[in-house]
Amino acid sequence: MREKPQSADLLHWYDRHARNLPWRVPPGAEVDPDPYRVWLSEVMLQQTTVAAVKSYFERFTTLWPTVSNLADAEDQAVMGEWAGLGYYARARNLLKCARVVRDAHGGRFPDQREDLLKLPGIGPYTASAIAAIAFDRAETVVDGNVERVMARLYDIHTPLPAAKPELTEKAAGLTPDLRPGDYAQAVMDLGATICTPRNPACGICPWSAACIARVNRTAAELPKKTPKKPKPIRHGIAYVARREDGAWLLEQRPDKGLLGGMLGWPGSDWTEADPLPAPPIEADWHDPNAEVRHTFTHFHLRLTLRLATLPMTAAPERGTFLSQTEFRPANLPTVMRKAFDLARDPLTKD
DNA sequence: AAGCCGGGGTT
DNA sequence: AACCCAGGCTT
Repeated sequence: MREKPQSADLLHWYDRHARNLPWRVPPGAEVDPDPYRVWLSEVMLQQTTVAAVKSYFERFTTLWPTVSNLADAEDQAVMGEWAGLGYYARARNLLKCARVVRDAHGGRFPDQREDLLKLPGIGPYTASAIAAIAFDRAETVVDGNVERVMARLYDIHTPLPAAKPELTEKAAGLTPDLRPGDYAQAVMDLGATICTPRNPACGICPWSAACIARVNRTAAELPKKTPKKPKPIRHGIAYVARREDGAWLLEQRPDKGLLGGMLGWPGSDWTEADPLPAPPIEADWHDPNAEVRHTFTHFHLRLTLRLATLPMTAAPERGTFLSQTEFRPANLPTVMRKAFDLARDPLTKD
C-alpha cells in the first residue's frame, strides 16, 4: 500500500524553497500577513500569472495602502490602474468589495471562509486562500495548480471540469491543522515550480514517493481536460479622433459586458458579419490601412481603424474629449492601446 | 451546466 | 498561428 502524501514533507520543502513574492510573508517570519494584501494579490492572481501581477500589486499598494484607502478611490482611477491586467469585472468587484468591507465590516476583512464567500469577487478558491493564508484557518485551496497536483498524486483521468469535486475531496483529505496557511501556499508553489503542466520535475518533488501518476508514467498527460470550442472571428470599426488642441475623443464603456467600465475608442459593435459603421461625429475619416488584431477569451477580433483630426468646434454625439495631460494610454485596455499605437503617429505629426 | 469574461507565454 | 494556462459571475 502506497503511503499517503505527508503535509509535513511538503512544509519542509516549502521552508527551504518558498518563492519570494511581494505579497508573501516568508515561512517562519514573526509578522502576520495583512488580509488586505492577501485579498488584493489573490484577486489579481485569478487567471493571471505571477509575472503579470507583480507591478500592478506594487502600484496598487503604493497608491492605496489599506482597504479603506482603496474604498475611497474614484472608480475611474482604479479601472485605469487595472488596465492591461484583463478580466475587468475583477476591478469592478474589487471596489465593491472594498466598500462593503469599509462600510459593513469596519474596514476589516471577515476571518471566516463562509463570510468571505459572501463578498463580491470572492469565490470558493479566494475565500479559502484568504482564510488560510491571512487567518491561518484549515481551509482547502483548490486552484489550477492544486487540481493538477491532485490529479497526478491519485492518477485521476476524469477530465476537468467534471473531475473538480473529486480533486477537491482529495485536496481536503491532505490539508493539515498545523500551518494551514503555509501549506496552502506550498501546494500551489509545488504546482507552479515542480509539478508543472509540461515536463514535471518528478526527480526533485517532495511528494514523488506518494505519486501514483509518477509510477504509471502518466503525470505529463494529467489533468485531462474536455476539449474547448473554436473561437470565431469578429469584425469591428474603431474611430480614433484628435482635436486640434491635442485632446483625444474617448468614451467610457458600459459597466456590464466586455471591457466593462473601461475607457475606449468609440466604434461599431463587434460582429461576425460586416460591422455597421458608427462614427461618433461627421468628419473626414481616413483609413490608416492597418488593422488591430486581438484575441479575447471567446473570439478573435479584427478591428478596422478610422482616423480624423477635429476642429475646436466639434460636438460629437458620442464620447468626451480628454486633454493630452488627462489621457494616459496606459489606462486603456490592451486592444484599445493597440489601436492608439497604430493611430498616434499619423495623428500626432503636424 | 454552460457561457461570458483578457492577456501573456510557449510551441 | 495555434495552443496552453486559469476563478467568478450570470443565465
